[in-house]
Amino acid sequence: MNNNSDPVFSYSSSSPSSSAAAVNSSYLTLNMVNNNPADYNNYHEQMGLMEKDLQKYENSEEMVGGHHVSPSSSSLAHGDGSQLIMAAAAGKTNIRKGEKKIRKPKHAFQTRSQVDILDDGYRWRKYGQKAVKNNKFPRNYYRCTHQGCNVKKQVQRLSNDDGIVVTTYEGTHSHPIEKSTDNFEHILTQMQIYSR
DNA sequence: CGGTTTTGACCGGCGC
DNA sequence: GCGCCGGTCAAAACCG
Repeated sequence: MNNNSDPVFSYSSSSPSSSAAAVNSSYLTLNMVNNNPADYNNYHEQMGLMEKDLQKYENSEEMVGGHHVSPSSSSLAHGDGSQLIMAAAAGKTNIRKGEKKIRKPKHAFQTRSQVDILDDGYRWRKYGQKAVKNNKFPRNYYRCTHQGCNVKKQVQRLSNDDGIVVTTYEGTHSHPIEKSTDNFEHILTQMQIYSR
């Protein structure tokens, strides 16, 4: 089977100018609705965190599992999208980025779904899978296949409640969605079905 | 055949 | 300095 994509993200604080962006927003809203809006209120925005802090934060899955609250934790750290970084060179060359403290914005939210094959219209390529501590389910790492698009995402589900899928997005898509809204609606239906 | 998944190795950061 | 840990690479397998 193919797990190509997942729920969409789009945390664009800027107003959507393209229709694609609009779709994104809608989708996000969808997710919110699908989850508990109340939960979404817990959405945190942390500014000025260091990378490691981000990791810690992101790592606090137990927090999510423990308190059934704080579903989506977001670490917004003065994003500048300066993650040009690697990608450029396919080789394992040691590229000095110069910046040591790069903070990348991460946006996490959880979705109640039995399938992690939710399609958000973007093309993803899986590049890794790691076992998560205190969790029987592995964490999957995906990257947007669009050239020049460095958006990454992780998907993992809670060992407690395997009905919950936590997705963490990192980066911004600088290109429109490839697939038609047709598909989008299809997914919409899917999510609605599963959320019942 | 080309793109994607799989999967173990590898790497850098951090704590001890 | 060493080992753990989260994240990534990359080669081979896999699939439509």
